[in-house]
Amino acid sequence: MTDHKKLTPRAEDFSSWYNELVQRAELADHSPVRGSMVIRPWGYGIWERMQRQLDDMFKETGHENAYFPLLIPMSFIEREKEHVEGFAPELAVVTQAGGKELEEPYAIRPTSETIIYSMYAKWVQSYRDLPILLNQWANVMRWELRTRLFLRTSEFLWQEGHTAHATPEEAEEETLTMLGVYRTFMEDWMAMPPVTGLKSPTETFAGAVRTYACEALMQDNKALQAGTSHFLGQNFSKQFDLRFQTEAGHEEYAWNTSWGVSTRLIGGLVMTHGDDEGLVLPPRLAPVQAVIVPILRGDDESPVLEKTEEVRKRLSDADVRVKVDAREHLSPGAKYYEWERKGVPYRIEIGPKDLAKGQLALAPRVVPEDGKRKAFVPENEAVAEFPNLLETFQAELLGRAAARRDAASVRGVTSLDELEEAFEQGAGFVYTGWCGDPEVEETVKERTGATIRVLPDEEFRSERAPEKCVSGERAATSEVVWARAY
RNA sequence: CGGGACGUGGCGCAGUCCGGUAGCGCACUGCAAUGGGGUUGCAGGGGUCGCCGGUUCGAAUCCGGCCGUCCCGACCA
Repeated sequence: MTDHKKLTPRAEDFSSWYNELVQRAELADHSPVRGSMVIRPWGYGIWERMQRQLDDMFKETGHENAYFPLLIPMSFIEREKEHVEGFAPELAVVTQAGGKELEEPYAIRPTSETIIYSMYAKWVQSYRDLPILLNQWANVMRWELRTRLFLRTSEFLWQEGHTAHATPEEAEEETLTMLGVYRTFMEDWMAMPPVTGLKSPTETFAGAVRTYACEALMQDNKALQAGTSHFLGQNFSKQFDLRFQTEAGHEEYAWNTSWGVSTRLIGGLVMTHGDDEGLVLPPRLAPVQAVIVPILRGDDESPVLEKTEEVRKRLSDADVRVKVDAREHLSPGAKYYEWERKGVPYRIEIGPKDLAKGQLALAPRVVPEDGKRKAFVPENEAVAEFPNLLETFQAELLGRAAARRDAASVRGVTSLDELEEAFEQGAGFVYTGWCGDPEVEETVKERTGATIRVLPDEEFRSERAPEKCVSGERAATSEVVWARAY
Protein backbone atom coordinates (compact mmCIF):
# COMPACT_ATOMS: atom_id res chain seq x y z
CA MET A 1 0.00 0.00 0.00
CA THR A 2 2.26 2.75 -1.17
CA ASP A 3 1.30 6.29 -0.59
CA HIS A 4 2.97 9.18 -2.32
CA LYS A 5 1.49 12.15 -0.57
CA LYS A 6 3.64 14.07 1.87
CA LEU A 7 2.34 14.84 5.32
CA THR A 8 1.30 18.38 6.13
CA PRO A 9 4.48 19.82 7.72
CA ARG A 10 4.42 20.11 11.51
CA ALA A 11 5.28 23.79 11.39
CA GLU A 12 2.37 24.53 9.10
CA ASP A 13 -0.41 22.75 10.97
CA PHE A 14 0.54 20.49 13.86
CA SER A 15 -2.95 19.06 14.26
CA SER A 16 -3.28 18.05 10.63
CA TRP A 17 0.22 16.61 10.72
CA TYR A 18 -0.69 14.49 13.75
CA ASN A 19 -4.00 13.27 12.34
CA GLU A 20 -2.49 12.38 8.99
CA LEU A 21 0.51 10.66 10.54
CA VAL A 22 -1.54 8.47 12.85
CA GLN A 23 -3.59 7.17 9.96
CA ARG A 24 -0.90 7.01 7.30
CA ALA A 25 1.58 5.24 9.58
CA GLU A 26 -1.25 2.74 10.13
CA LEU A 27 -1.30 3.23 13.89
CA ALA A 28 -5.07 3.65 14.13
CA ASP A 29 -8.20 4.44 12.17
CA HIS A 30 -11.62 5.87 12.93
CA SER A 31 -14.28 3.27 13.66
CA PRO A 32 -18.02 3.41 12.95
CA VAL A 33 -18.55 4.27 16.61
CA ARG A 34 -18.38 7.95 17.43
CA GLY A 35 -15.10 8.87 19.03
CA SER A 36 -13.84 5.29 19.12
CA MET A 37 -10.82 4.11 17.21
CA VAL A 38 -9.47 0.90 15.82
CA ILE A 39 -5.89 0.37 16.89
CA ARG A 40 -4.18 -1.25 13.91
CA PRO A 41 -1.45 -3.88 14.20
CA TRP A 42 1.41 -1.38 13.94
CA GLY A 43 -0.07 0.76 16.72
CA TYR A 44 -1.07 -2.22 18.80
CA GLY A 45 2.44 -3.63 18.45
CA ILE A 46 3.76 -0.50 20.11
CA TRP A 47 1.14 -0.79 22.85
CA GLU A 48 2.15 -4.42 23.42
CA ARG A 49 5.77 -3.35 23.87
CA MET A 50 4.65 -0.68 26.35
CA GLN A 51 2.44 -3.14 28.21
CA ARG A 52 5.17 -5.73 28.50
CA GLN A 53 7.66 -3.29 29.97
CA LEU A 54 5.23 -1.57 32.32
CA ASP A 55 3.87 -4.91 33.46
CA ASP A 56 7.39 -6.07 34.30
CA MET A 57 7.94 -2.89 36.28
CA PHE A 58 4.66 -3.33 38.15
CA LYS A 59 5.61 -6.88 39.05
CA GLU A 60 9.04 -5.76 40.18
CA THR A 61 7.39 -3.30 42.55
CA GLY A 62 5.25 -6.02 44.07
CA HIS A 63 1.99 -5.83 42.14
CA GLU A 64 -0.21 -8.55 40.69
CA ASN A 65 -2.73 -8.39 37.88
CA ALA A 66 -6.44 -9.04 38.30
CA TYR A 67 -9.58 -8.27 36.38
CA PHE A 68 -12.79 -6.56 37.45
CA PRO A 69 -16.08 -6.17 35.52
CA LEU A 70 -16.73 -3.71 32.74
CA LEU A 71 -20.10 -2.75 34.20
CA ILE A 72 -20.42 -0.91 37.46
CA PRO A 73 -23.68 -0.40 39.37
CA MET A 74 -24.63 3.27 39.13
CA SER A 75 -25.11 3.42 42.87
CA PHE A 76 -21.41 2.61 43.35
CA ILE A 77 -20.28 5.55 41.27
CA GLU A 78 -22.72 7.82 43.05
CA ARG A 79 -21.37 6.97 46.46
CA GLU A 80 -18.28 9.17 46.43
CA LYS A 81 -19.45 12.76 45.99
CA GLU A 82 -16.46 14.27 44.20
CA HIS A 83 -16.10 11.16 42.10
CA VAL A 84 -19.64 11.23 40.73
CA GLU A 85 -19.44 14.96 40.04
CA GLY A 86 -16.26 14.40 38.11
CA PHE A 87 -17.48 11.52 35.99
CA ALA A 88 -21.26 11.78 35.69
CA PRO A 89 -21.25 14.00 32.59
CA GLU A 90 -19.22 11.52 30.58
CA LEU A 91 -20.75 8.23 31.65
CA ALA A 92 -22.20 5.74 29.20
CA VAL A 93 -24.96 3.81 30.95
CA VAL A 94 -26.52 0.45 30.20
CA THR A 95 -30.23 0.50 31.02
CA GLN A 96 -31.43 -2.60 29.20
CA ALA A 97 -30.27 -6.18 29.03
CA GLY A 98 -31.87 -9.44 28.07
CA GLY A 99 -34.68 -7.50 26.45
CA LYS A 100 -35.74 -5.91 29.74
CA GLU A 101 -35.17 -2.66 31.60
CA LEU A 102 -32.60 -3.21 34.31
CA GLU A 103 -33.74 -2.64 37.86
CA GLU A 104 -30.52 -0.72 38.42
CA PRO A 105 -28.60 0.79 35.49
CA TYR A 106 -24.94 -0.09 35.00
CA ALA A 107 -22.29 2.40 34.04
CA ILE A 108 -19.63 1.30 31.62
CA ARG A 109 -16.55 1.88 33.75
CA PRO A 110 -14.89 5.26 33.29
CA THR A 111 -12.38 4.05 35.91
CA SER A 112 -12.74 1.26 38.44
CA GLU A 113 -12.10 2.66 41.91
CA THR A 114 -15.63 2.02 43.11
CA ILE A 115 -16.06 -1.58 42.09
CA ILE A 116 -12.53 -2.49 43.08
CA TYR A 117 -12.69 -1.00 46.56
CA SER A 118 -16.09 -2.60 47.11
CA MET A 119 -14.40 -5.94 46.51
CA TYR A 120 -11.38 -5.10 48.65
CA ALA A 121 -13.84 -4.46 51.47
CA LYS A 122 -14.87 -8.12 51.27
CA TRP A 123 -11.31 -9.36 51.28
CA VAL A 124 -9.82 -7.34 54.10
CA GLN A 125 -10.40 -8.09 57.78
CA SER A 126 -7.13 -7.37 59.49
CA TYR A 127 -3.95 -5.38 58.97
CA ARG A 128 -2.45 -8.74 58.00
CA ASP A 129 -4.53 -8.66 54.81
CA LEU A 130 -2.83 -5.42 53.76
CA PRO A 131 -1.42 -4.11 51.59
CA ILE A 132 -3.38 -5.14 48.52
CA LEU A 133 -1.38 -4.27 45.43
CA LEU A 134 -3.35 -4.97 42.25
CA ASN A 135 -3.30 -3.76 38.70
CA GLN A 136 -5.65 -4.39 35.84
CA TRP A 137 -5.25 -3.97 32.09
CA ALA A 138 -8.60 -2.90 30.76
CA ASN A 139 -10.66 -0.74 28.48
CA VAL A 140 -12.64 2.17 29.89
CA MET A 141 -15.19 4.55 28.43
CA ARG A 142 -15.65 8.26 28.88
CA TRP A 143 -18.13 9.86 26.51
CA GLU A 144 -15.93 12.72 25.38
CA LEU A 145 -17.43 15.48 23.29
CA ARG A 146 -14.31 16.18 21.35
CA THR A 147 -12.05 13.32 20.44
CA ARG A 148 -8.68 12.73 18.79
CA LEU A 149 -7.05 9.44 17.90
CA PHE A 150 -5.08 8.16 20.91
CA LEU A 151 -5.17 11.51 22.77
CA ARG A 152 -8.84 11.45 23.68
CA THR A 153 -11.18 8.71 22.54
CA SER A 154 -14.48 7.56 23.99
CA GLU A 155 -13.09 4.12 24.67
CA PHE A 156 -9.45 3.65 25.48
CA LEU A 157 -7.08 1.01 26.78
CA TRP A 158 -5.15 1.55 29.96
CA GLN A 159 -3.89 0.00 33.11
CA GLU A 160 -5.20 1.03 36.47
CA GLY A 161 -3.40 0.15 39.66
CA HIS A 162 -5.42 0.12 42.88
CA THR A 163 -3.86 -0.42 46.25
CA ALA A 164 -4.98 -0.49 49.84
CA HIS A 165 -2.69 0.17 52.80
CA ALA A 166 -2.79 0.23 56.56
CA THR A 167 -1.17 3.65 56.93
CA PRO A 168 -1.26 6.94 55.03
CA GLU A 169 2.53 7.00 54.95
CA GLU A 170 2.67 3.68 53.17
CA ALA A 171 -0.02 4.74 50.68
CA GLU A 172 1.76 8.00 49.99
CA GLU A 173 4.98 6.11 49.41
CA GLU A 174 3.19 3.82 46.97
CA THR A 175 1.80 6.83 45.11
CA LEU A 176 5.27 8.27 44.69
CA THR A 177 6.83 4.92 43.80
CA MET A 178 4.42 4.50 40.91
CA LEU A 179 4.93 8.07 39.74
CA GLY A 180 8.62 7.17 39.61
CA VAL A 181 7.91 3.99 37.66
CA TYR A 182 6.01 6.03 35.09
CA ARG A 183 8.75 8.59 34.88
CA THR A 184 11.41 5.93 34.37
CA PHE A 185 9.33 4.26 31.71
CA MET A 186 8.76 7.53 29.86
CA GLU A 187 12.42 8.47 29.98
CA ASP A 188 14.11 5.14 29.40
CA TRP A 189 11.62 3.49 27.05
CA MET A 190 9.69 6.27 25.35
CA ALA A 191 12.56 8.77 25.31
CA MET A 192 9.92 11.27 26.42
CA PRO A 193 11.21 13.07 29.53
CA PRO A 194 8.37 14.43 31.65
CA VAL A 195 8.26 17.01 34.37
CA THR A 196 6.77 15.42 37.46
CA GLY A 197 4.97 16.89 40.40
CA LEU A 198 1.79 17.50 42.31
CA LYS A 199 -1.43 18.73 40.67
CA SER A 200 -3.15 21.84 41.91
CA PRO A 201 -6.49 21.20 43.67
CA THR A 202 -8.48 22.19 40.57
CA GLU A 203 -6.67 19.56 38.50
CA THR A 204 -6.82 16.84 41.14
CA PHE A 205 -8.58 13.58 40.23
CA ALA A 206 -12.23 13.45 41.25
CA GLY A 207 -12.15 11.67 44.59
CA ALA A 208 -8.43 11.95 45.30
CA VAL A 209 -6.71 13.80 48.11
CA ARG A 210 -3.62 14.46 46.00
CA THR A 211 -2.80 13.76 42.36
CA TYR A 212 0.74 13.49 41.04
CA ALA A 213 1.42 13.57 37.32
CA CYS A 214 3.96 13.20 34.56
CA GLU A 215 3.67 16.09 32.13
CA ALA A 216 5.53 15.78 28.83
CA LEU A 217 6.16 18.56 26.36
CA MET A 218 5.16 17.91 22.76
CA GLN A 219 6.84 19.42 19.70
CA ASP A 220 4.19 22.11 19.42
CA ASN A 221 5.12 23.14 22.98
CA LYS A 222 1.85 21.95 24.42
CA ALA A 223 1.92 19.70 27.47
CA LEU A 224 0.50 16.21 27.58
CA GLN A 225 -0.59 14.70 30.89
CA ALA A 226 0.95 11.31 30.30
CA GLY A 227 0.41 9.50 33.57
CA THR A 228 -1.16 10.10 36.95
CA SER A 229 -0.78 8.63 40.42
CA HIS A 230 -3.36 9.43 43.07
CA PHE A 231 -3.28 9.36 46.83
CA LEU A 232 -6.94 8.70 47.62
CA GLY A 233 -6.72 8.92 51.37
CA GLN A 234 -9.75 7.24 52.97
CA ASN A 235 -12.29 8.80 50.59
CA PHE A 236 -13.22 5.55 48.92
CA SER A 237 -12.57 3.21 51.84
CA LYS A 238 -15.10 5.15 53.90
CA GLN A 239 -17.74 4.95 51.17
CA PHE A 240 -17.18 1.26 50.52
CA ASP A 241 -16.58 0.22 54.08
CA LEU A 242 -13.04 -0.94 53.46
CA ARG A 243 -12.03 -1.39 57.08
CA PHE A 244 -9.45 -3.45 58.87
CA GLN A 245 -8.50 -4.26 62.40
CA THR A 246 -5.16 -2.81 63.45
CA GLU A 247 -2.44 -4.59 65.35
CA ALA A 248 -3.67 -2.76 68.45
CA GLY A 249 -7.12 -4.15 67.91
CA HIS A 250 -9.20 -1.18 66.81
CA GLU A 251 -10.91 -0.66 63.46
CA GLU A 252 -9.63 1.73 60.82
CA TYR A 253 -10.39 2.58 57.24
CA ALA A 254 -7.74 1.61 54.74
CA TRP A 255 -5.69 4.10 52.73
CA ASN A 256 -5.90 3.83 48.95
CA THR A 257 -3.97 4.78 45.86
CA SER A 258 -4.71 4.50 42.17
CA TRP A 259 -2.49 5.13 39.18
CA GLY A 260 -2.79 4.77 35.43
CA VAL A 261 -1.41 5.29 31.98
CA SER A 262 -3.28 4.75 28.75
CA THR A 263 -2.98 4.39 25.00
CA ARG A 264 -2.64 8.16 25.11
CA LEU A 265 1.06 7.42 25.54
CA ILE A 266 1.14 6.43 21.87
CA GLY A 267 -0.08 9.90 20.96
CA GLY A 268 2.69 11.29 23.14
CA LEU A 269 5.23 9.15 21.37
CA VAL A 270 4.06 10.46 17.99
CA MET A 271 4.12 14.10 19.07
CA THR A 272 7.47 13.81 20.83
CA HIS A 273 9.50 12.20 18.07
CA GLY A 274 7.60 12.31 14.80
CA ASP A 275 8.88 14.46 11.96
CA ASP A 276 7.62 15.61 8.58
CA GLU A 277 8.44 12.22 7.04
CA GLY A 278 6.34 10.38 9.62
CA LEU A 279 6.69 8.46 12.83
CA VAL A 280 9.99 8.00 14.65
CA LEU A 281 10.04 5.10 17.10
CA PRO A 282 12.43 4.65 20.01
CA PRO A 283 14.11 1.27 19.40
CA ARG A 284 12.99 -0.15 22.74
CA LEU A 285 9.34 0.24 21.74
CA ALA A 286 9.59 -0.34 18.00
CA PRO A 287 7.80 -3.52 16.87
CA VAL A 288 10.45 -3.68 14.14
CA GLN A 289 13.85 -2.22 14.96
CA ALA A 290 15.46 -2.82 11.61
CA VAL A 291 14.06 -3.48 8.19
CA ILE A 292 16.29 -5.09 5.59
CA VAL A 293 15.65 -4.01 2.03
CA PRO A 294 17.35 -6.29 -0.49
CA ILE A 295 18.34 -4.50 -3.70
CA LEU A 296 17.30 -6.99 -6.33
CA ARG A 297 18.51 -7.31 -9.90
CA GLY A 298 16.61 -9.09 -12.59
CA ASP A 299 19.44 -11.40 -13.62
CA ASP A 300 20.25 -13.36 -10.50
CA GLU A 301 18.66 -12.36 -7.20
CA SER A 302 19.53 -15.42 -5.19
CA PRO A 303 22.90 -14.34 -3.73
CA VAL A 304 21.38 -11.09 -2.44
CA LEU A 305 18.39 -12.87 -0.98
CA GLU A 306 20.60 -15.50 0.63
CA LYS A 307 22.73 -12.82 2.24
CA THR A 308 19.63 -10.96 3.35
CA GLU A 309 18.34 -14.05 5.10
CA GLU A 310 21.72 -14.69 6.66
CA VAL A 311 21.92 -11.18 8.06
CA ARG A 312 18.33 -11.39 9.28
CA LYS A 313 19.18 -14.56 11.17
CA ARG A 314 22.34 -13.12 12.68
CA LEU A 315 20.57 -9.99 13.91
CA SER A 316 17.62 -11.97 15.14
CA ASP A 317 20.00 -14.18 17.13
CA ALA A 318 21.36 -10.99 18.66
CA ASP A 319 17.78 -10.19 19.83
CA VAL A 320 17.23 -7.48 17.27
CA ARG A 321 13.63 -7.31 16.01
CA VAL A 322 14.32 -7.42 12.29
CA LYS A 323 12.14 -7.76 9.23
CA VAL A 324 12.98 -8.40 5.60
CA ASP A 325 11.04 -6.48 2.98
CA ALA A 326 11.50 -8.55 -0.17
CA ARG A 327 8.33 -7.42 -1.94
CA GLU A 328 9.04 -7.53 -5.64
CA HIS A 329 6.51 -5.06 -6.95
CA LEU A 330 7.97 -2.08 -5.10
CA SER A 331 11.16 -0.23 -5.88
CA PRO A 332 13.65 0.24 -3.06
CA GLY A 333 12.82 3.94 -2.82
CA ALA A 334 9.14 3.23 -2.27
CA LYS A 335 10.03 0.89 0.57
CA TYR A 336 12.31 3.47 2.16
CA TYR A 337 9.51 5.99 2.28
CA GLU A 338 7.05 3.48 3.69
CA TRP A 339 9.28 2.32 6.55
CA GLU A 340 10.29 5.89 7.32
CA ARG A 341 6.63 6.82 7.58
CA LYS A 342 6.13 3.95 10.01
CA GLY A 343 9.12 5.00 12.10
CA VAL A 344 11.40 1.95 11.96
CA PRO A 345 14.66 3.05 13.65
CA TYR A 346 17.12 1.52 11.18
CA ARG A 347 17.06 0.49 7.55
CA ILE A 348 19.62 -1.96 6.21
CA GLU A 349 20.22 -2.17 2.47
CA ILE A 350 21.89 -5.17 0.91
CA GLY A 351 22.65 -5.11 -2.80
CA PRO A 352 25.11 -6.64 -5.26
CA LYS A 353 27.72 -3.97 -4.53
CA ASP A 354 27.51 -4.62 -0.80
CA LEU A 355 27.77 -8.32 -1.41
CA ALA A 356 30.94 -7.79 -3.40
CA LYS A 357 32.45 -5.64 -0.66
CA GLY A 358 31.17 -7.68 2.29
CA GLN A 359 29.40 -4.65 3.70
CA LEU A 360 25.93 -3.50 4.75
CA ALA A 361 24.39 -0.08 4.18
CA LEU A 362 22.94 1.24 7.44
CA ALA A 363 20.51 4.15 7.43
CA PRO A 364 19.16 5.46 10.76
CA ARG A 365 15.64 6.90 10.76
CA VAL A 366 16.98 10.11 12.25
CA VAL A 367 20.36 11.36 11.10
CA PRO A 368 22.52 11.80 14.21
CA GLU A 369 24.04 15.24 14.93
CA ASP A 370 27.52 14.15 13.90
CA GLY A 371 26.59 11.29 11.63
CA LYS A 372 25.85 10.52 8.02
CA ARG A 373 22.60 9.68 6.34
CA LYS A 374 23.85 6.28 5.30
CA ALA A 375 26.92 4.36 6.47
CA PHE A 376 28.59 1.43 4.73
CA VAL A 377 29.89 -0.95 7.37
CA PRO A 378 31.61 -4.34 7.07
CA GLU A 379 29.02 -7.02 7.75
CA ASN A 380 30.61 -8.55 10.85
CA GLU A 381 31.15 -5.19 12.43
CA ALA A 382 27.64 -4.05 11.58
CA VAL A 383 26.05 -7.14 13.11
CA ALA A 384 28.22 -7.00 16.21
CA GLU A 385 27.58 -3.30 16.73
CA PHE A 386 23.90 -3.27 15.91
CA PRO A 387 22.50 -3.53 19.45
CA ASN A 388 24.76 -0.64 20.41
CA LEU A 389 23.57 1.39 17.45
CA LEU A 390 20.00 0.92 18.63
CA GLU A 391 20.89 2.03 22.15
CA THR A 392 22.71 5.06 20.76
CA PHE A 393 19.64 5.90 18.70
CA GLN A 394 17.46 5.53 21.78
CA ALA A 395 19.75 7.87 23.73
CA GLU A 396 19.82 10.34 20.85
CA LEU A 397 16.03 10.59 20.90
CA LEU A 398 15.95 11.15 24.65
CA GLY A 399 18.68 13.76 24.40
CA ARG A 400 16.85 15.66 21.70
CA ALA A 401 13.53 15.54 23.50
CA ALA A 402 15.11 16.72 26.77
CA ALA A 403 16.91 19.53 24.98
CA ARG A 404 13.68 20.64 23.32
CA ARG A 405 11.84 20.57 26.62
CA ASP A 406 14.53 22.59 28.38
CA ALA A 407 14.84 25.07 25.52
CA ALA A 408 11.09 25.65 25.66
CA SER A 409 11.09 26.13 29.45
CA VAL A 410 11.08 29.64 30.85
CA ARG A 411 12.00 30.37 34.44
CA GLY A 412 12.09 33.43 36.61
CA VAL A 413 8.76 34.84 35.41
CA THR A 414 7.33 37.11 38.10
CA SER A 415 4.26 38.84 36.65
CA LEU A 416 1.15 38.08 34.65
CA ASP A 417 2.38 40.36 31.85
CA GLU A 418 5.62 38.42 31.59
CA LEU A 419 3.71 35.16 31.70
CA GLU A 420 1.48 36.25 28.86
CA GLU A 421 4.51 37.47 26.93
CA ALA A 422 6.27 34.12 27.41
CA PHE A 423 3.38 32.20 25.91
CA GLU A 424 3.07 34.67 23.07
CA GLN A 425 6.72 33.96 22.36
CA GLY A 426 5.90 30.27 22.11
CA ALA A 427 7.06 29.07 25.51
CA GLY A 428 6.31 25.49 26.57
CA PHE A 429 6.69 25.20 30.34
CA VAL A 430 6.74 28.45 32.29
CA TYR A 431 7.81 28.43 35.95
CA THR A 432 6.44 30.98 38.40
CA GLY A 433 5.55 31.39 42.04
CA TRP A 434 1.97 30.79 43.13
CA CYS A 435 0.04 31.71 46.24
CA GLY A 436 -2.33 28.75 46.01
CA ASP A 437 -5.37 30.80 45.02
CA PRO A 438 -7.52 29.12 42.31
CA GLU A 439 -8.52 32.57 41.06
CA VAL A 440 -4.99 33.10 39.84
CA GLU A 441 -5.31 29.91 37.80
CA GLU A 442 -8.55 31.21 36.34
CA THR A 443 -7.03 34.55 35.43
CA VAL A 444 -4.01 32.97 33.80
CA LYS A 445 -6.18 30.57 31.85
CA GLU A 446 -8.27 33.42 30.51
CA ARG A 447 -5.25 35.48 29.54
CA THR A 448 -2.96 32.79 28.14
CA GLY A 449 -4.88 29.54 27.77
CA ALA A 450 -2.35 27.92 30.09
CA THR A 451 -3.05 25.97 33.26
CA ILE A 452 -0.92 24.75 36.14
CA ARG A 453 0.46 21.43 35.01
CA VAL A 454 2.26 20.61 38.25
CA LEU A 455 3.84 21.92 41.39
CA PRO A 456 7.16 20.48 40.29
CA ASP A 457 9.08 17.85 42.22
CA GLU A 458 12.24 19.12 43.82
CA GLU A 459 14.65 18.32 41.03
CA PHE A 460 12.63 20.30 38.51
CA ARG A 461 12.34 23.37 40.67
CA SER A 462 14.28 26.53 39.96
CA GLU A 463 17.49 27.08 41.89
CA ARG A 464 15.99 30.05 43.67
CA ALA A 465 12.46 29.51 44.87
CA PRO A 466 10.14 32.30 43.68
CA GLU A 467 9.21 34.64 46.49
CA LYS A 468 6.01 36.08 45.12
CA CYS A 469 2.95 34.76 43.38
CA VAL A 470 2.85 35.50 39.66
CA SER A 471 -0.27 37.57 40.32
CA GLY A 472 2.07 40.01 41.98
CA GLU A 473 0.63 40.61 45.38
CA ARG A 474 0.80 37.69 47.75
CA ALA A 475 3.78 35.62 48.80
CA ALA A 476 4.35 32.42 46.86
CA THR A 477 3.65 29.19 48.72
CA SER A 478 5.10 27.08 45.93
CA GLU A 479 6.60 27.14 42.49
CA VAL A 480 4.31 26.00 39.64
CA VAL A 481 4.73 25.00 36.00
CA TRP A 482 2.29 26.50 33.53
CA ALA A 483 1.57 25.20 30.04
CA ARG A 484 -1.10 24.98 27.45
CA ALA A 485 -2.21 21.40 27.51
CA TYR A 486 -3.85 18.65 25.52
C1' C B 1 -22.84 20.54 24.19
C1' G B 2 -22.61 25.86 21.42
C1' G B 3 -20.30 28.27 16.73
C1' G B 4 -18.11 27.12 11.84
C1' A B 5 -16.55 23.87 7.75
C1' C B 6 -16.78 19.36 5.35
C1' G B 7 -18.71 14.19 3.72
C1' U B 8 -18.33 11.84 -4.29
C1' G B 9 -14.11 4.18 -5.73
C1' G B 10 -8.70 2.75 -0.74
C1' C B 11 -6.47 8.11 -0.65
C1' G B 12 -6.61 13.20 -2.64
C1' C B 13 -9.99 15.93 -5.48
C1' A B 14 -13.44 18.00 -9.78
C1' G B 15 -18.65 18.02 -10.74
C1' U B 16 -23.32 20.82 -6.72
C1' C B 17 -24.53 27.74 -7.77
C1' C B 18 -27.72 26.93 -13.40
C1' G B 19 -31.21 18.84 -11.64
C1' G B 20 -30.68 15.12 -17.34
C1' U B 21 -28.26 8.04 -16.09
C1' A B 22 -20.48 9.86 -12.37
C1' G B 23 -15.02 11.93 -13.85
C1' C B 24 -9.54 12.87 -12.90
C1' G B 25 -4.74 11.72 -10.37
C1' C B 26 -2.55 8.29 -7.18
C1' A B 27 -3.34 3.46 -5.23
C1' C B 28 -5.23 -1.63 -6.74
C1' U B 29 -5.29 -6.38 -10.45
C1' G B 30 -2.73 -8.97 -14.85
C1' C B 31 1.49 -9.29 -18.20
C1' A B 32 6.30 -7.60 -19.57
C1' A B 33 10.52 -4.98 -18.74
C1' U B 34 12.86 -2.37 -14.57
C1' G B 35 15.18 -2.32 -9.63
C1' G B 36 21.14 1.72 -4.81
C1' G B 37 15.32 7.43 -2.84
C1' G B 38 8.29 7.22 -4.46
C1' U B 39 10.14 2.77 -12.10
C1' U B 40 7.85 2.28 -16.96
C1' G B 41 4.57 0.46 -20.80
C1' C B 42 0.18 -2.03 -22.21
C1' A B 43 -4.41 -4.17 -20.60
C1' G B 44 -8.11 -4.21 -16.57
C1' G B 45 -11.41 -4.05 -11.95
C1' G B 46 -13.83 -1.05 -8.50
C1' G B 47 -18.37 4.22 -6.62
C1' U B 48 -26.79 3.30 -6.17
C1' C B 49 -22.02 10.38 -4.66
C1' G B 50 -22.49 9.53 4.42
C1' C B 51 -27.76 7.76 5.83
C1' C B 52 -33.18 8.45 5.78
C1' G B 53 -37.14 11.07 3.85
C1' G B 54 -39.26 14.94 0.58
C1' U B 55 -39.80 17.92 -4.16
C1' U B 56 -39.50 16.39 -9.46
C1' C B 57 -40.88 12.84 -15.46
C1' G B 58 -35.80 12.70 -13.56
C1' A B 59 -31.57 14.29 -7.63
C1' A B 60 -24.38 13.77 -6.33
C1' U B 61 -26.82 18.54 -7.51
C1' C B 62 -32.86 21.49 -4.54
C1' C B 63 -35.42 21.00 0.68
C1' G B 64 -35.76 18.64 5.76
C1' G B 65 -33.91 15.40 9.47
C1' C B 66 -30.08 12.31 11.21
C1' C B 67 -24.97 10.29 11.41
C1' G B 68 -19.75 11.05 11.07
C1' U B 69 -15.08 13.87 10.65
C1' C B 70 -12.19 18.39 11.26
C1' C B 71 -11.45 23.48 13.46
C1' C B 72 -12.79 27.16 17.56
C1' G B 73 -15.07 27.27 22.54
C1' A B 74 -16.85 24.88 27.27
C1' C B 75 -15.45 19.85 29.47
C1' C B 76 -11.80 16.18 29.89
C1' A B 77 -6.40 10.89 30.51
